[in-house]
Amino acid sequence: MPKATFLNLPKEKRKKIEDVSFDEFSTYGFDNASINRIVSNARIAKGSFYQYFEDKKDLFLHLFDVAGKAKMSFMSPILMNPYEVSFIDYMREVYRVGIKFSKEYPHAAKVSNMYFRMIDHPVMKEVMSANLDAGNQFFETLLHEAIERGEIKESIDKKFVTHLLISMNLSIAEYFLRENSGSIEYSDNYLDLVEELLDFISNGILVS
Amino acid sequence: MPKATFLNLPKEKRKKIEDVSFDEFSTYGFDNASINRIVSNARIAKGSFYQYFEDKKDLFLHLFDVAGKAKMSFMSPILMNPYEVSFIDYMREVYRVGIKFSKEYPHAAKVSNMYFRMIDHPVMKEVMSANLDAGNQFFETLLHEAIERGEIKESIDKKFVTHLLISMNLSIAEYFLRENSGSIEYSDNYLDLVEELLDFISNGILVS
DNA sequence: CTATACTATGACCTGTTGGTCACATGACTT
DNA sequence: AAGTCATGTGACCAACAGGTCATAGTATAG
Repeated sequence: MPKATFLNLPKEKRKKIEDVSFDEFSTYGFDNASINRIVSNARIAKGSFYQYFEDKKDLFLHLFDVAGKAKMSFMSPILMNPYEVSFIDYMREVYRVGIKFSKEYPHAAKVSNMYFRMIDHPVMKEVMSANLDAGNQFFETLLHEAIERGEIKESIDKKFVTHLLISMNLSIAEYFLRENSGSIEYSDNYLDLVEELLDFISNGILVS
Repeated sequence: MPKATFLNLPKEKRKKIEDVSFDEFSTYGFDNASINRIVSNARIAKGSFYQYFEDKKDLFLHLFDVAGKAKMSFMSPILMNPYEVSFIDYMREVYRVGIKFSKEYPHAAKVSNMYFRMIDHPVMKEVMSANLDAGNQFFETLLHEAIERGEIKESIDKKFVTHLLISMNLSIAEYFLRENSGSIEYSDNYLDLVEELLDFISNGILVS
């Protein structure tokens, strides 16, 4: 958690520090992100930084939190009532929101997607237990419900399929970010990508 | 490429350096791997190291190469004749070999899987163009052939599905490594995991 | 016994890192 | 005007990084 000093800052200044930091972490990753570069880009003194945050980890966890909340605020109402639509319709919304978020806040998205890349990293361990396991649990419950409703085969290994779905969720976001960096025209094709993925998940790729 | 000095070394010494380095890179990743730690663990002088390799990147690329070749040597003959079996049978072999390799050489496997994690890293850029694109091309061609044989829907986006398949290949290896670290008993269930994944790829998860 | 070529060594270099600290500044109280 | 308190500052620190280099050791050849 950032120190009180940071929270008392005028929100402009706060935002600048966050923006610069998102930029830094999404470009260099956690280990190579440099506090020196951050304070220099944010035009604050090094000492000030350490009056705002305990340390590098503290800043990162804060950004992670901010990104998560921003992503949540993106979620359309449908996401709040997961059991009123079919599993696939629900997943469509999840993927769409994920990609839309990546499109509008690429740096924050990258930071928020970092947890999968840093799954073994000591810094991630603590955020993991709270965060990913929550995500895991959520998807696993979704699957469970969908199976009970008879939408999904009961033969699947829920834990493994959950892993696959989450992994694909990040995979599609990365694919989109890579294929799409710079171009604005193409960027509406992301809906097609989502449909492609949903069909993959629904029916596989073999001819029926 | 390592320098001639390294290649002239007695293979025991060479192997020790490689083993220690695999360990280091798979534990700390490229950026945080420490040459100082490597030379200390391998019990050689720092100066010696730089008589063997140009620099850190040179070592990493060498390990990458060694791991790749080890993996190749794992491939059963069927992999050499991709067009004699169905797409799914072929993929079964690919996934099995991938997991078996992860099981027997976890450090090398982790290094060899690192290319996906480091896809944006400057060091990976050069190995990428040669290596991943080759992998991509290979899978894409496989898909293409399978479509022509009528095994796979022609409606799919080959490029995207290729990305998904590769991503799943790494995902399953990681899942296996994580779930399985330590336990020996469970470790033969990996064949079930592969079947699970193949069914996912073939038919999806919806009830038919 | 000397010359040559290869290999081994670790002190040393420069650069950068995350983090600290004694002190400066400025606003608000009394 | 004096005192108080939160905020701001950058020189400074130890630790460590990757990489260099002058020198020493060793083996084979003449």
